[in-house]
Formats: sequence, C-alpha cells, structure tokens
Amino acid sequence: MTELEKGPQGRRRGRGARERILTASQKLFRDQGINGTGMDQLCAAAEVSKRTLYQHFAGKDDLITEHLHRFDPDILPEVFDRTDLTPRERLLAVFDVHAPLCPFIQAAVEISDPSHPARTYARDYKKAFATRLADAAREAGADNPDRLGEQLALLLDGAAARTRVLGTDAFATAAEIATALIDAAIPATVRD
Amino acid sequence: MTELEKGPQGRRRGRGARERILTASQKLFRDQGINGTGMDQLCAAAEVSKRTLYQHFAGKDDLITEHLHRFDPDILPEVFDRTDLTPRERLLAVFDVHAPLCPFIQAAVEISDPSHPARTYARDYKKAFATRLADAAREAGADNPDRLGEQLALLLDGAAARTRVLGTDAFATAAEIATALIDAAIPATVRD
DNA sequence: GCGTAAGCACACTGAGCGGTGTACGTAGCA
DNA sequence: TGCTACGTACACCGCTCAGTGTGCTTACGC
Repeated sequence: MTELEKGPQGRRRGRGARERILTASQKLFRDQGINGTGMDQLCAAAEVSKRTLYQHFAGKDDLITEHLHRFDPDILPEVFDRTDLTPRERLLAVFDVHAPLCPFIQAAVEISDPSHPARTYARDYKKAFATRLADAAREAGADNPDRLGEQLALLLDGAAARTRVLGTDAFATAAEIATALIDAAIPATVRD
Repeated sequence: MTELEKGPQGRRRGRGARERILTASQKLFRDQGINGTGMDQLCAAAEVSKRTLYQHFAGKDDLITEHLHRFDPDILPEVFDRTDLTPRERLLAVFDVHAPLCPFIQAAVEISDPSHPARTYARDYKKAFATRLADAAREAGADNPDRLGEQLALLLDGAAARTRVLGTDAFATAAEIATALIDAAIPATVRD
C-alpha cells in the first residue's frame, strides 16, 4: 500500500505536516476559538498524527504563537505595497481586507496571561500595524499622520469586535468614518 | 460556634451568596477570562460552597448569562439619564464610563457557539446600546442620528478591544473621533 | 539499495473541568 | 421551641484536555 495523499477521510497524508497544522489551526481557532479547539480535533482536521504535531510545536502555546505569526505576511503587505493605488486609496483599502474576527484581538481576549508570548506578539503587531498606517498617512500628506494612523487602527479593531458581537459586518461603517477622518486630515491642496 | 461573617480566610460567610457569586464572577471573568475561571476557584473567591452556587445557578452557562445581565443597570442608564448634561455632552460622557474589557465583547469571543444565550444577550445589548446612542443623538439635533449612534458604538467597541490588546487606554482616541463626528453631525444652529 | 528522517497509530497519564450526592449546621420566623 | 430555608463541607463522578511513550511505516537522498 504505497498510496499517499489519500484525501480527506483516509489517514496518512505524508509530508508537509507543519503547513497542514497551521492551515487547520487558522480555520479552527477562528471558528471555535483557541481554547475551544482541542489538540486531538486539530490533528484530525490537519490529518496529522498527534506525535507529529508535538515534533513540530513544543506545545499548544507555541502553536498559538506560530499561528499568529502566520498572519504577518498575509495582512501587512497586501495593501500597503499596492502601487496601483494613491496613498489615500491605500488607507481606505485596508477596510476591505479584513478578517471576520481579528486573530490578534481573539488571542488577547482568550489568553488571560498578559505576558504570554502570543499576547506580546499581538501587541507588537497592532503597534506595527498602526505605524504602517501612520506611514501611509504621512505619504498621503496628512497633518498629524501618527494620530490618523492610531485612529484608523481603532476603527479597524472596532469593526472587527462589533462584527463578532453582532454577527453582521461593521466594516462599512468603519470605512465611512475613516473617509471622513482622512479627508479632514489631508489638506485639499495635497489631495490626489 | 455561632460566629458568622468570619472574613476573608475563614469559611462560613452566610446569607447573600448569590450576590457574592456575581461580584466574584465580575472580577474573575474579567481578569482570567470566562473559560479560564473554574467553578471551584469562583466558589473560593465568593466564599460560597459549590452546592450553594448550583442552587442559585443552573450551571456555568446560566451564570455567564446572569453575569452579563448584571452590567445592564450599571452601564446603560448611568450616563443617559443624567439631566445635568446637554445632549451633546451626554454623547461624549459615554466615553468616560468604560470597562477595561467590555464583558459583551469578551463573551462573544470566548463563547464560540453563536446561539448560546450569552451571545444572544450580548448582541441584543449592543443593539440596544446603539439605539440609546441614536436616541441621544436625535435629542442633540443630529441629522441621521441612527448613523451617528452606530458610529459611536463602533468607536466604543474599538476602544475596548484596542485597550485589551495594547494594554493602554484607547478611549481618549475614541472620544477624539467622537467629538469630530458629533460636531459634524449637529448643525451649528442647533448646538447648545 | 540502504540509511535516515519524517510521519503514523494508538494506548496511556495526570490534571482539571463542570456538576452531583449526602449529611450536617445555622439563622430567622412563627 | 421547633420548622424551614439557606448555606456548608467534602467526597465523588465522568469527561475532556494537553501531552507522552512505544513501536511501526513510509518517502527521499546518497
């Protein structure tokens, strides 16, 4: 029986376990929560044996942290590196690229220990994101770009939290406010 | 041994168990999370026997829901019923009365099942709160008060979420944006 | 072709969880 | 004084969880 890659129901999926684990954790952590997802269930979803999982990750805490690191390349550059948009459009485009529940907020709420590596990383990421927004705001010619960056970051977090609680998308409202703030912060003479 | 009310370390605190349980749950759920707080620990903190707890609450789910209900009288009227403030001031005063981590957002994140009573209640509460804000906005003479209410609600949720993640208060930033939105929505002629 | 590294299967442990059963103590009211 | 409602003490159950031990199988590089 040499057949590998048996597909969904048959076990024995073979190499690339780490990737499958992180992919599965993205879905499960989002849908069921971090604490609500057991390692057994995660192994089943990733079609990976438990032993393999613990050879790739020191423990669940480690997995959570790596899980968060994963959003790094996904979210940050996707918008900010787009050269086909004007700086102002770039600031607004961020509101279209959103996760239904921001994984960093989720981690911050689900993990009570503030010194947990995942909490630390979430904090650093959020700061870095606000800085990126501020850079884009500066590029767009906003006066007080740091303030605008912080404001837009708050709007994004608000939309994520509110979407979670209400069950309906709140990013449109956030984008509306963002537009008003951006237009107020960018002098008409600089606007492109 | 007739001594009741022995104090912190001695057991046997006597009547008023329900109240003590809910008070303890407010602190523990906030500090350690809902899932991170065990019933045994909660009983110890409330100085209540486990048996008593389960005579007051059908189970942890019930306790969580009652825990949320508790914020009803605390948060909702405190600001909206103040007659010493102008309608505009009332809208802004909401940003001063904030919990470090909004318990409704916390419940929505920690409980994955969207049909859980606590989730339902959290959703209803958030809607009611936005409606209250809209009413106040209407009273203040805002055009499109429903929109302003929703916007302010989003700002509050954003500040709560961001405060949790960053560990530093974000309500000042939210209030700043709120001021701008309010002043833009209320015609100068109506302003008091 | 063979060694090695990666992965698999599965049983298992110890701890903590939510929740219960039982018997006892005590305060307040009639 | 004696009944009743509220609270206590503590052992206990079944379950789930994170994590481990052991032995086997498979794919890939030399």
